[in-house]
Amino acid sequence: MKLKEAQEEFIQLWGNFGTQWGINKTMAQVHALLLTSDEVLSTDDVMEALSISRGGANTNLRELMVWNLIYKVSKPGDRKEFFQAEKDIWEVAKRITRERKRREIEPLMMHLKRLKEVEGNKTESFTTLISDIERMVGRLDTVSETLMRAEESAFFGSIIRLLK
Amino acid sequence: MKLKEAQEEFIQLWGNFGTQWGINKTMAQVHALLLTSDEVLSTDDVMEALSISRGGANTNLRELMVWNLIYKVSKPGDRKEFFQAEKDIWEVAKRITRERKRREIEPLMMHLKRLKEVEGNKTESFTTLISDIERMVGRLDTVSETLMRAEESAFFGSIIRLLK
DNA sequence: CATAATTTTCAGTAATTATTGAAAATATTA
DNA sequence: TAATATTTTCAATAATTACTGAAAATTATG
Repeated sequence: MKLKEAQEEFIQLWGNFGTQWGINKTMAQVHALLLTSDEVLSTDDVMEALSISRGGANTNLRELMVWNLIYKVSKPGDRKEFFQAEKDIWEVAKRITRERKRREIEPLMMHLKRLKEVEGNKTESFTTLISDIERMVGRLDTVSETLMRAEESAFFGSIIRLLK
Repeated sequence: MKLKEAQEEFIQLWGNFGTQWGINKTMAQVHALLLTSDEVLSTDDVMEALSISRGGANTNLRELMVWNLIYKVSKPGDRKEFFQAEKDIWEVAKRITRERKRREIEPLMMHLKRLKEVEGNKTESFTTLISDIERMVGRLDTVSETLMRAEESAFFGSIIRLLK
């Protein structure tokens, strides 16, 4: 397989994978494009490479910056802005985890807490369910945090080994 | 808060949460309804409770059975089929994990493996990236497996404690 | 086996979500 | 500051995804 082919296939693959996990397909593709590009890319480069509109390119690039997955870079002697992806895939995973936690997990936990305030004494099974869900979500959160931190540092290698 | 209110709020909450994780909203709501119902429910009960059509109720109930999250139950002296949810939330998490692995993670891993077969010698950074992604996905997979197994059994309590 | 009850399917439609492209806003240069 | 390049916004539109409801298929009953 040629490199170009492989890159294009990866972009499609990552886009489809994103879709299945509630991430906008184009955003995932833009991310994949930048991840697999050795050079920094301008908005026009992204438009051209993915055949998308200026508006789409701009919106998705800015959203990726909110997620801290890409950065703006300027080239001396060029007015345009260029973009570069964070290439350390563990850092990428950590930032996606962090952002989803902030946007989804935390609000979910708040809601669940409220739902336990149910009147009456016939409600045990309901509150137990909600508590169990709370515990599960909380634990998944803890685990992903721990994994990310552990991967980051060789000191925690032993924990990783435990999980194999 | 009254129990009925809380249940309805939970159904909405779970539906919205599902949407953000690439799970069909109605399917998540049907699941939430059954999770929070003490009695088994018929297709008509589901239609009524969620104000959805017969087709929608049927489709989503059957999909939930494919995921092994609900079961058919029959009542003696009644032609209708009734449905009941797996209530153990860890079992639920395990089955969702298993199904997503089968449907998404495994095909993704296959694709990534193929993508590493790139010609030429200028491609090191690309193949490194793909390998890193492979490793990451594989590890997240391992961790979730381990977590589920550990939760299942008190014998593994010490591993859980390590992750706190 | 005919009838009735129930479940399933799926073409058509509705609802949701994403994209375009051009105008407005902003930034840069001379 | 005017002219120009670049970025951003967002109403209109397109694409995708989900839902309805009635007909067809299946299953149970007498």
